[in-house]
Order: sequence, then C-alpha cells, then structure tokens
Amino acid sequence: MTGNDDVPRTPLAHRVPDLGALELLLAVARHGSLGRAARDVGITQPAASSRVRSMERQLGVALLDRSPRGSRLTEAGALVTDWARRVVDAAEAFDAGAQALRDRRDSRLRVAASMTIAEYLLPGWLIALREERPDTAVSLLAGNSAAVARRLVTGEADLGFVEGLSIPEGLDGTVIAHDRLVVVVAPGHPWARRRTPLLPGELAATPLILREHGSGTRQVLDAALAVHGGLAQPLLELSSTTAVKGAAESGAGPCVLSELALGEELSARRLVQVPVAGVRLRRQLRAVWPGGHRPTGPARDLLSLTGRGG
Amino acid sequence: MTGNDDVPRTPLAHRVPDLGALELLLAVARHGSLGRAARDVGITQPAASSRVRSMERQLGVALLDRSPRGSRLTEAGALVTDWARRVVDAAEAFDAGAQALRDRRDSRLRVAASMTIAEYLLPGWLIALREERPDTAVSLLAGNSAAVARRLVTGEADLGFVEGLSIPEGLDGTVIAHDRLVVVVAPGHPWARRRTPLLPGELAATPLILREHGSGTRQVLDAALAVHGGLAQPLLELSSTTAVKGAAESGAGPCVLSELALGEELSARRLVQVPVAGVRLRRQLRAVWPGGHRPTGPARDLLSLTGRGG
DNA sequence: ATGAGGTCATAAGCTGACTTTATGACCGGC
DNA sequence: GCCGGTCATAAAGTCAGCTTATGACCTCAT
Repeated sequence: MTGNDDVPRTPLAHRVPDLGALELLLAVARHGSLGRAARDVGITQPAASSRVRSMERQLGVALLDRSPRGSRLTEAGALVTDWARRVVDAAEAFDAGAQALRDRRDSRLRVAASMTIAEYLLPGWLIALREERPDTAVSLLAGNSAAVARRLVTGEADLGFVEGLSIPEGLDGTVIAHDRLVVVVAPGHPWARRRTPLLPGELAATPLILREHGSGTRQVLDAALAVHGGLAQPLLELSSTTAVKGAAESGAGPCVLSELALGEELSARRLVQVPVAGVRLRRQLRAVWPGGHRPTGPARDLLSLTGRGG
Repeated sequence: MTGNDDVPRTPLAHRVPDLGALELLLAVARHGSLGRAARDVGITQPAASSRVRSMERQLGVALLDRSPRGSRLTEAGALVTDWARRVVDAAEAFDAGAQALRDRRDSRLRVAASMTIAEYLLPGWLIALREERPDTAVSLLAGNSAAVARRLVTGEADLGFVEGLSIPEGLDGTVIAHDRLVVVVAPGHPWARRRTPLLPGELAATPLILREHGSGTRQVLDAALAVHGGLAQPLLELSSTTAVKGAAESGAGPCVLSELALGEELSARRLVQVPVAGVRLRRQLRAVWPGGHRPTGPARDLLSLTGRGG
C-alpha cells in the first residue's frame, strides 16, 4: 500500500559484523592494541584477535596494521571504524530508549513526550543524562499532546515534551528548540531540480503524502496554508512518520515532514528538500511541567541538557 | 590524553538485540505477521517467533500483540521499532561503504573522496545508487584534496569529491552542497548559555581544539580569522574529527567542526552550537572530474544523486 | 647478549544460541 | 465442520565464539 516492499533485500546481518565486533573495533582504535581492547570489552585477547580476523575476512579488507608494538588502523580501517561508530551510536540510543521503557513502573524520573520527540530527540538526551547521573532511572511514555498533558496533571509523569503552538491548559513550560517543517521529494521528482522556490499556492494545490488528521505536523501545515486556499486532497494518508518517508522515497509524491525526522535521508540524498517561499512552517518544541513550580532533581537535570532551563 | 577513556562502559552488545533481530522486527512491522516476516528475512516461522520472544525478554517489554489474525506492534513496540530502524539504517550505510571498499580493485566506478565526505555523505549516496543501479560496483579511495586530484588525473578514479575553496588544477567540477563550520562546546561550558553571538575577535583569541594543520577544516578557519588577528595557539591538535568531538564532549574546550560531522551530537545535545557573528564559515563541497568532458555512465548517475548535474 | 615485558597468533575443547523439522492449538470464513 | 491462516512448543543438529594454554616475535633495559 505504501509501496514499501523495498529492494530484493539480501540478508543484511550476514554482511555486517555484529555489534560486539563493532564495539571491539572501536576499542582497538581507542587503545591501539588488541589486548587492551579485549580487556576493555570484557573478553580475552585471543577472542579479540579471532574476532577482528573474521571481521576482516567478512569485509574483504585489512583493518589493522599489527605490529609487535600494538595495532593501528589501516586507512580502510579508519573509514570502517567511523561507519561502525555510527552504528554503535544508534545502538546506544536504542539502549537508552529501551532502558527507559523497561523501567517504566518503578523509576524516579517519568517523562512523557510526543512521538516525534520521543523518537528522534529523547534517546540522545537520555544518553547524556545517563552520563551525568548514571543512577537515575528514567521511564518514558509516548503519546500525543493531550495525553502528555493529562499525565502531567495526574502526576503520572514529572516532565513532558510537546510540539505545538501553545502550552496545554494548566501547565507551565519553556521553548527548548524550534523545528521546521520541510517539503521533500525523491531525487527523481521534478521538484528536486527546481531553482525557484515553491509558492504557497502551488504547495496548497498539490496533493501531498501526509500523516493522518490530528497529527501535530499536519495541524501546523493546515494552519499555515489556510490563507492560501487550504490543503488539497491528500495523495496518501499514512499513520507514521516512517511510512510517509518510505512512500516519498519510493517516488509516490511530495511530503511535508519535520526536519528532525529527516537528518539521514537528506544528507544521504534519499530525499531532497524543496525550497518554499512565503510560508512560515516553524513550530516550537516545548518542555512542559505541572503548573506553578519549576522542575527539580532529575527533571531539572534533563531539562538543562536540552539547552534551556539550567 | 584526550580524556576519551569514557564511561564505565558496560557491554552494550549484551543489552541490544543483534542486527538480525532488529531486521526481523522491522519486517514484522512491515508485514503484520511473524510468518511473513520470517520468510522475508529468510528464516522459518518458529525461529522468528523464538527470536522476537527473546528480544522481548531482553528488553523487558512486550513488542507485539499476537493474534490469530497476525501480529501488530504494541505502543512500546512502535518506539522500539523506530530506534531499531536507525540502527539498521546505520548498518546499511556501513554495508554500502564496506562493499565499495571491498570492490576497490575490480569495479567499474571508482570514486575518490576527502575523508569528511567519505565518512559522512558517501555511504548514503551509495545506498541510493545501489537502488537505482544495483549492478554497479563502486570502489572508494579516501584521501586529502591533493590525493583526490592526483587520482583523477592519473585515471585511477572516475569521480572525486573534495571540500575546499577552489577546484584543483586540471579538473572540472561543480558545487554540490555547502557545508558550514560551527563552533560547538559541551553543554556545561559557559558558551553553551550565551545569548549574544560570539565576536570574531573573541573566537580568534580563544584556544580551540582543532584538527592538525593541513586539514581542510582548519584551512578555512585560518583564512576566515586571518583578518581578526589569526588563530590563537590551539588548545589541542588532534588527528581525527572523532577525536576532536570526543575531546570537546568531555569538556576540554570549544572546537570548530563541519556541521556534517555533528548531526547526532547536536540533536542529542551532547554538544551545543555557539552562535558566531561576522565571520563567513561556509565552504563548498564539490564534485570534480578530469577536465574537459562531463562524467558519463555510473559516474553521472552518482553525480545526479548528489543533487546536481543530472 | 640475554632476559623481561609487551605484542599478536594458533590450537583444542566447551558452551550456548539459533536454526530446522515436526507438531499442536487457536481463530475466522466458506 | 473443515480449510487456511495465525502463533507456540519440543527435540535435535549446527556453528560461531569463548576460554585456557602455548608459542613466536619485537623492543628495551640490564
């Protein structure tokens, strides 16, 4: 339905070393020695030696210059290591998010966040928080703005994050970041080659791939284009940000998404941004808390990590 | 030396499911059924069932609502799936890069690129290229601008990518993107809270963490600050972008880096951008090729994926 | 030069995770 | 009521990776 059945898709996991191996490689790069790296990741030196060797066999490239004085990365090894770091970083974000999810019930800091923020920003913040306060257990509840507000009011959560134009009733808050909505298309789409910005009327008149009604993204877009004739009938209405990206990438048509959700797709040119003139597609990202008192303790720590409110 | 010995670092790989499991989870999300997902990733249905089950045990969270009509993601499952997607995306970039590296000798499209581009942009482009032209074998050589130019002139490479102010002698080229240098500090640094932009003089007078002399990043910075008194004595001179980031994150001081290298660190607030006034810290990213004739064949395909030069 | 301390590689045996095949239980539609 | 789909369970085989034990090599200091 979304045209998302993808490529032939050969088994990726067989061509990429597992996380343990990638971590080991990073450790070798850090320490300059297989043995020290092995100790760092908690295995023995022969295990590390063997593991790196199979990685080299798998990739078909020499990664290390072994010498009796230690091991240094080859030129290819340096590149591979950097790609490995990105995988490990993503895995760390995964872990941080999962940890929060796991400790849902018995934790000390309970965060409620909108889906977009929970997906794209929170895991990174949680990694940072864990470095500063390793003993803080964080739980995470995801939902729309109304759900976040309700959970704060009822005391089910200590701190919330929402996108949107205003602060929900009964809460205090502060703007922590801005988020732009951008129009993107697949590289093959005619709009990808445009030099002149899209006009609001043009955008409004074009059928787009959108999140379903009620999503924060769509509300902002609706409001911004109301004066230009309102949105055209959508091309597709999908239920998740990722589904929208997938449809757009496979060439179904243009879509409008938060730039937060588009980092990798844009730099990898899987999607291309289309300039737009004369419409303000910014929205605020806010931290919110129960009215009256500023957050304290772990909630304040997390807040300060997001850039505001130390 | 760089303060990069990091956290206690418990074994990450034991807390994050392996790539195969994550891929399986994505397949389940796509197909709505364990059995179909199993076929998709090339294993049997019981294996898939068991694997998802251990993932749920490992994470301590139910991921799937199983029913006789299929399996759908739980709310937690949806979040986990999105984090998983980022890991798998990173793994795909890893694979694409590695593939190119592996086919170095016998491939048809030979690309030479500067380190920064090879690290942060090329793997994504290669993924896109493989989708359009699955049979194109790509090889990748990384080096500095001079090395890229030499390889193009001698016919060792078909297409090159360089950062920098001008096109190397004997080559033609086109600007494919711009890249800004940004000043970043750890969240705890005083500059992280600045409201007023940094003045050029201030920046020039402050000891910074820098790449070693000769790096493209440093050249641009040198040139831009020459009129404001030139760079102060560096705080640290490190040999890789990642080392610079690591030092800055651990609070050693401010550093200046390409925004390409900072995507995740900025959104995760592990590093914070400091506004700067009155200095132009942009540089061009160029595709280059041997003088005279525009690239053809796979080289042109890749070029068009980067946004210019269809 | 000779021994100490560092490096990495190899060999052998063990463990455990993941797989497949073969079932069974459950639900919904015809 | 039976068929086609779903997922779960059980038993048995395979294989990758681990550990322990050892050896070879280089460098430095004595």
